[in-house]
Amino acid sequence: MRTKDTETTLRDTGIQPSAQRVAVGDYVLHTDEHPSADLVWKRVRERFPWISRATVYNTLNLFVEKGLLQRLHLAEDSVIFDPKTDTHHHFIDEESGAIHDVPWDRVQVCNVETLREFEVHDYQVVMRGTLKSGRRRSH
Amino acid sequence: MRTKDTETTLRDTGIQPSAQRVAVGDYVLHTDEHPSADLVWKRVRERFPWISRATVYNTLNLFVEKGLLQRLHLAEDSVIFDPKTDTHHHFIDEESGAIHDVPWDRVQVCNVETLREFEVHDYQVVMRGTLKSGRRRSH
DNA sequence: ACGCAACTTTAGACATAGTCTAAAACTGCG
DNA sequence: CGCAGTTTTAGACTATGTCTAAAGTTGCGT
Repeated sequence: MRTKDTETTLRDTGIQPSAQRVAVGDYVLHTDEHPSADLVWKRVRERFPWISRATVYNTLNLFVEKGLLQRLHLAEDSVIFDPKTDTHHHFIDEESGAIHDVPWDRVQVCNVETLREFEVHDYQVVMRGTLKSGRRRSH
Repeated sequence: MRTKDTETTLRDTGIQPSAQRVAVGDYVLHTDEHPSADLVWKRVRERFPWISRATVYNTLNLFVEKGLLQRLHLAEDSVIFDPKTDTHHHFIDEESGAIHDVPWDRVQVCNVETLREFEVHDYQVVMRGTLKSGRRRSH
């Protein structure tokens, strides 16, 4: 049961579960659609119509603070959220604006540790481009 | 003369120069402080106090469209602009939010070309962390 | 130099994303 | 039950950015 998982995750992270927080977590901790805050609000309202905007924002901020989510600043229009499971890179489709995950070991970054003046805590490669059309099958 | 340069740059890029556009260009095409749109407005008003907010936004958008600037979505609070000279990476100081340029050849990214499903037009490494304090000189 | 068309600038209205506030509603627990 | 602390809520507020319609410039043919 996804709801059970979420409730446990919240408790393990030191977040007191509430119906609203579990509803937000059920969606945002298991999605790969890289939602903005308002998309999270919309999705959660589908199953929990009376939840308020402020609660969704508060909850997302709490999840980020507790390390359950990453806040990403990649998109043209707004900040988006990404469940912080394993680290990965991002590819942004310049035509649609859609964001795709790129598995961590598909590209390698070298010499980050040689930067003398910076202590790097984390990093990612951000790529932009288009989806290859040559890979469509049939005709 | 910087003003002359900017005017020539605009003309060469197919942008009709105007006093306002040159004033914006004089600042934003030669800065490394990674300004937000409103910081550009503030800076330009120091020398050109009657320029309007809409003009600054219009001009920045025009410069991005024509390839003179990059729009970056790295910062916590807003979109920032970066003169598109040579490509480089970015390091974000988690304490101050300041953005530092990292020269292109200080780190290397491998296997970008092996991504079958994406046609990558450009990419950069985005790093987060803190400034190493051991390297401060004097105080 | 004149005058028109096209372009640029402007102030302010509008839109959107996000935060804050103060009151109401819940929760855990003695 | 009842209190203290936490959470939720609506709506006001702020900041960032776009749009609009009018006014101002510019380029250019005559």
